[in-house]
Order: sequence, then structure tokens, then C-alpha cells
Amino acid sequence: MAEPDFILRENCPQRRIHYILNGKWTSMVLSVLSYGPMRTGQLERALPGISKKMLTQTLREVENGGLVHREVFHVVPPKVEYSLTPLGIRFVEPLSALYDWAKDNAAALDELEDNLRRSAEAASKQGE
Amino acid sequence: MAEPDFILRENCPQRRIHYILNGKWTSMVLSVLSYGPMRTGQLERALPGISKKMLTQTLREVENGGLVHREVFHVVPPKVEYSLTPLGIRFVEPLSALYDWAKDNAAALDELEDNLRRSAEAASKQGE
DNA sequence: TCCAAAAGTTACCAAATGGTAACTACATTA
DNA sequence: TAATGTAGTTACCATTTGGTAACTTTTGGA
Repeated sequence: MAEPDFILRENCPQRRIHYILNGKWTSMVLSVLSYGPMRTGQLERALPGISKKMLTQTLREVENGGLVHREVFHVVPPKVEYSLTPLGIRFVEPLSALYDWAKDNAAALDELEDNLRRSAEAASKQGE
Repeated sequence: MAEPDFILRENCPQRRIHYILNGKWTSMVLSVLSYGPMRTGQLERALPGISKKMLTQTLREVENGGLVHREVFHVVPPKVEYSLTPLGIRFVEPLSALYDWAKDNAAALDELEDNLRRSAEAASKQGE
């Protein structure tokens, strides 16, 4: 008989998908691109706080993974457009579901963050 | 009029949920607990490769967030049982969806990993 | 008397991660 | 002649992250 579902071995689907989505910006870059092709500057403005370095680094990763297509227009000043590939579109599916959940469950997120805040305060009082 | 959906500001639902699930083991610990209450040792065996340190650290975090309940039985040798709280059960919902997707789309994961492997090889040939 | 079992803590360390700021390229425009 | 706009790179650094291994505690059993 098979081993129970709750054993999460190296290389199980669960670990594999985390391996892909573990960059700080990866999933959000994909999510933004799900709204349509975008230029670098648009992406940058869609993710306030991202640095140029992280943006290009993340874009290179998803490009290497075959999730995103990079199209260079040879003009001056430069123009580069990014868009999801068919594979990228498939990966955005579970992300959108996750984000939809987050939008619909803001109260749960609030509750969790309140809990964390309270426990952090309690811990710092200990240290006095 | 509202700004476009694809602007992902600090504190938007998308960023908030990543903030919670960003520990290496957090989401998998929650996922394992969705199968029912478990003792420390069971959790440890359900996540091959996790260290004692990371297991307790992760458990404390989800406990502080109010996602997991920790019940100590005062016996020797010690017995401690972890289980999802109602809030925890809500958070497991999108995780399960994500993991179901991953199970159903192993081919897409393969394709992505192949792409990454190939691009890594190409990059290392460059360096020779 | 000494070890086992279960859960947990601690000190220490190496690697990964991501941020800042300065720099490049180049045609157009003022 | 000098500045502008767009995409990108690079060196450098601080922080975070997570792993290892040794240690603790308590009681029952060999």
C-alpha cells in the first residue's frame, strides 16, 4: 500500500512548486503579467518597492523557466516587453486562486497579523 | 476611478499572504496538519529533511499566528500534540488548492525544471 | 547505576538573499 | 554641448535564513 499523503518527501509536487515560487518577487511578477504584456517600466511601477536589480533578476529567472517571453524592440531609448508564455499562463492559475483567496479573506489576514503583533509584544515585555 | 488591479502595493492582499507563507517549511507544516492532529515526531517524519530547530521554530510561528494549537500532555517522556485552529483551517484552504494544482500539473513542473536546467547548462558553458 | 525516549533549546556558522548606488549605452531633444 | 529617457549591469554590503551538533529534562526500565 502507498504511504500516507501527508508525507512530503523531497521532490513531491508540494516542494517543487515552492522551489519555483520562493523568490521574494517571483509570484507577483507573474501575477502582474497576467494582466497582459508589459514594458519594464510598467512592471516596475506595478510593484512599488522593487529595485531594478531584483526586477531584472526575477524576470531572467522566469524567462529561463520558460514562463515569460522577452521581446526586445531595437529602438532608442530601449523598449522591452514581457509577456506570459502558455506555460506561464498555466502557472498563474494557482497563483490567481491564492490571491483571490487573499482578497476575499482580508479579515483572516487581519486576525493573523493581530495575533503575531500581540505575541511579539508579549515577547518583548519578557525581555525587559 | 480606482487604480488598476495590477498595482501590488505594500500591504495589498497578495503581499500579505506571502509574508505569512514565506518560511521554508511554514506552508508544508500547515498542510501536513490538515490531515489531523499530530505529535512532534510524526510531523518530523512527515517532512523528511526538516531539522528539529526549524520544526519547532516554524511551529512557534504558526502558533503565534493563531493558526495552530499546541497541547502539552504532562507525561514522561513528553507528549505534545499540534492541531489546526479554525483560523488555521481557513488558511489551509488556498494551500490545498495550490498543492492540488501541483499534483495535477506535474508535467508543467517537469517542463519548467527542464528549462531551468538547460539554461543553467548554457550559462556554465559560457563561462568556460 | 546508567541508558532510552520525546520534545525542545542553544551556540555557532555558512550560504543565500536582497538592497543601494553608481555606472553603461545611445539617439533625440533642448 | 549637455541633458533626457529606458533598460540593464555591477560591486559591495548587511541581513536573513536555515543547518549542525551538542545539550537539557524527567521518569521508567534493563
